[in-house]
Amino acid sequence: MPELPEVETLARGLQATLMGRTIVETRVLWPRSVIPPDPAAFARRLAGQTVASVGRRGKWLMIALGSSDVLLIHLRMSGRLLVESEQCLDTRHLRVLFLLDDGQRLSFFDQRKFGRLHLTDDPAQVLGALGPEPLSDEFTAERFEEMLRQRSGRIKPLLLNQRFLAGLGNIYTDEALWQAHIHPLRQANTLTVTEAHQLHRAIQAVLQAAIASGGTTLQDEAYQQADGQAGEFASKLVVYGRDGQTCPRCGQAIERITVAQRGTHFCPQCQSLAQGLGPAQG
DNA sequence: AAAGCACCCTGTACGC
DNA sequence: TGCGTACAGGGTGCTT
Repeated sequence: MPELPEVETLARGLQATLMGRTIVETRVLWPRSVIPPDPAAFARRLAGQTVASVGRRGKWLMIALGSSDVLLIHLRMSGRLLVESEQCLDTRHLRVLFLLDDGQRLSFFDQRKFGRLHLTDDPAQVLGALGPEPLSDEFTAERFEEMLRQRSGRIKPLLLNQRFLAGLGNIYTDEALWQAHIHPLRQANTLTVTEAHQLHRAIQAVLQAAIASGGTTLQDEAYQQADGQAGEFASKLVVYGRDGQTCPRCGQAIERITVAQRGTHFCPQCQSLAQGLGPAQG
C-alpha cells in the first residue's frame, strides 16, 4: 500500500517527467475517482493547464498547476500513477487518463477504486488537518515526545492517525515499532523519554531507508514507481507480513495480532508489553 | 479523547 | 467446478 516513501518516490519521478507538461485532454472513466465528482467539469478545468511542480504532503501527491489550482492525488489502497507512451493499451483498472502535450499520457489506475483525485484551488482545506511531516525539521524528538505525552491511546493506532502524524501506514508503523522495541499496544503517554526518542529515530530511519529503496512493492501488489519499476524495500521488511518467521534480533517468532482492525506484526520478545500498559507508575 | 464499526471496493483464498 | 463468504487495506464519519 502506498505510504509516505512510495508517494515520495512517485513524486520525485513525476517531477522530472511532468514539469512543464501541459494537459491536453482528461478522460474520467470512473467518475467517483474525482472530486468534484462532475467528470466533465473536472476535465474542462484541467484542459490547457501546465504542471508547475510535483510534491508530496503525507500520503498526498500534489501536482501544482499554472493557475492556483492543485491536483491532489491520494492512492489509498491500490492507486497507481504511470507515465506511459501513447501505444500503451492496457486499460484494466484505468480510472482517469491525462493526455499530455508531448504525446505521453499520465494514467491513474485503481483496482479497488478507493483512490481520489481532488482538484482544488485551496489545498489547505484538504491538507490542513494533517499532522507534522515525519522527515521535516519541525518534527523533532522533543516535539514528538510532547505529542505522545498528551495522548492516552494505544501507540499503533495513534501512529496511523494522519492528524497526529502524516504519512505512516500499516507497513512502516509495524517496522518502526519493531526497530524501537515498542509493543504496538503500549499506551502512548507511558512511553519513557528514551523510548519516545527511539521511536522518533526509528520512524525517520525506516522512512528514509524505504525512500532510498524506492518504496515497498509487495507480491501481487499494485505499487509502482512513475516509470513502472517496483520498489526494493519489501526484502528489507523485518516484521510486516513475516509472522511465523524469526526475529533477526532475538530469534523469537514474529506474531500477528489485530489492533484497531489492522493486522499488526511484532516480536513478542523484543517488543515487550511488560514495561507498561497502564498509566506511568511513580 | 478514545475506541469500535460500517462504508467505500475488488481480487484472492478459503470452505463446502 | 463453482458457489458463497471472509479478508486485506486507508481514511472518513458516525456512535458509544
